[in-house]
Amino acid sequence: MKAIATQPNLVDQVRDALLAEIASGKMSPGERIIQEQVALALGVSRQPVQQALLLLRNQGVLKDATGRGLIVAPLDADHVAHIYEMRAAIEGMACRLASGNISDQTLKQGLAIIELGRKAVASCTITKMIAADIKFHEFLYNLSGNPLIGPAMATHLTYTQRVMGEVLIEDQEPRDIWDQHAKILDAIAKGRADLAEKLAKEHLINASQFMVSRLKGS
Amino acid sequence: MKAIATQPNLVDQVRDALLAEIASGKMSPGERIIQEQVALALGVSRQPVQQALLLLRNQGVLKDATGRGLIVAPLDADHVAHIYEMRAAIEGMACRLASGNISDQTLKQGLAIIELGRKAVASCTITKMIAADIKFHEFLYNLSGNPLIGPAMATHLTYTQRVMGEVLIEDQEPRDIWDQHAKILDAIAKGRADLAEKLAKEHLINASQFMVSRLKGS
DNA sequence: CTAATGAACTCTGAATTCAGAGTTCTAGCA
DNA sequence: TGCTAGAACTCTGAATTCAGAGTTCATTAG
Repeated sequence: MKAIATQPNLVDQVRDALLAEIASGKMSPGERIIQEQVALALGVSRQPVQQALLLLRNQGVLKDATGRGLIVAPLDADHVAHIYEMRAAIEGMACRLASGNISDQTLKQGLAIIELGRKAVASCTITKMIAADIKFHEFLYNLSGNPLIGPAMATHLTYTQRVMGEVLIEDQEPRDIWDQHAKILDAIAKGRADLAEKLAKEHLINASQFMVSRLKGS
Repeated sequence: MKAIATQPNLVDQVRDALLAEIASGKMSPGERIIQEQVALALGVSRQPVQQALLLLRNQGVLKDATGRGLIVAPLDADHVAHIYEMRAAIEGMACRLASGNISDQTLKQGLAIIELGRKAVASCTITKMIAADIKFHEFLYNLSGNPLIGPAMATHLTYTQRVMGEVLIEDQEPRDIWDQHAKILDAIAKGRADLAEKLAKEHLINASQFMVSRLKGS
């Protein structure tokens, strides 16, 4: 037996709440984080808050500010470039691994995500666009069959999410990345490993250049 | 001003102490971890111990054991294969990036590490062999110029360290991996990016097959 | 009016305490 | 002898408390 909605512990809840605040831009880079305020706001004691902050600091979402605790880590163009560099390597590998062993079932899932993304673009809802994008890339991680990829990339996806929020919000005509996504999925479905890897890498290098130029421009 | 030996906080000290115990094999996979025992042994309260355990659990070094807290994560052949898969992708990229922009100074450092490794092999000191190997790969990460690689791989290197300890200890004639390392460094120094990437990937695929076969054999 | 000193306050890291969930052991019954 | 109910114990997650480091503000001397 067992089961029955074993609720996640407070630490996780606090971490998720903070991540949501930060990723959605309600807390801006450089803003100070005070344990007691967070604890008060969420109705818990400082203990789980402290642990959640420790995790977020280790993930690079928060940063030590000597003498004044923690602050929200600033968005740094170089950092973003490095993230995309890693993602290009990892996701290239993921697509290569995924090629060939994809079932009709999962292919449908992928197509559904692409559909979702296109709708989000059509409706100009930034939050949904970001969510769909993240979803597609996590989908690729799963396809690869290597369970380490997801966790390793989680941090970077969170950061990417923040950057996308910051960048897209001042963007009138969002680029349509979903054609690229569709092509990648197609290559995977057809078992063309080399092509899938190449497309994925190109896609991410593209995205990197876009994000970095916007970030430096502002 | 500032400085004057600002000692690391207890959480980090506890984490390092536990990692050392686990990596050196003093704590074997499956062994239970009890907060109070650790706290007592290290002479601190349970609070920093709990936080350190949280970090190690998130890194996959420890594992939840429902109803009985945490245990040391078992060494799993599939897991090892996945780690090397990721390392091949990441280190391949690192070597590609490193190619060309390496100073005489750093080249010397690299050669020194190789020298160190060869001495360790000659003296059959497993601990030193592992340490030198890890050192060489971290050296490659630094060379790449992407500061995210080190942290992202840290977990996996720790795990690799454990596996190497387990595998090499029952090994009479250790393979000499340092020729491979030397060739990789040479390719980097000569700016032959493609070659460096290829060699690095081959090196890791090799290592993976070796480790996995040994692990499954035992 | 400016700079320096010191007191009060704020915030964090760590210890201690508390409550609840789960496990194990024992005693009683079939 | 084997199984079950229940009590005692163990361990964890969370709250509360304590001590110390750092910052800010006010007062005083130059």
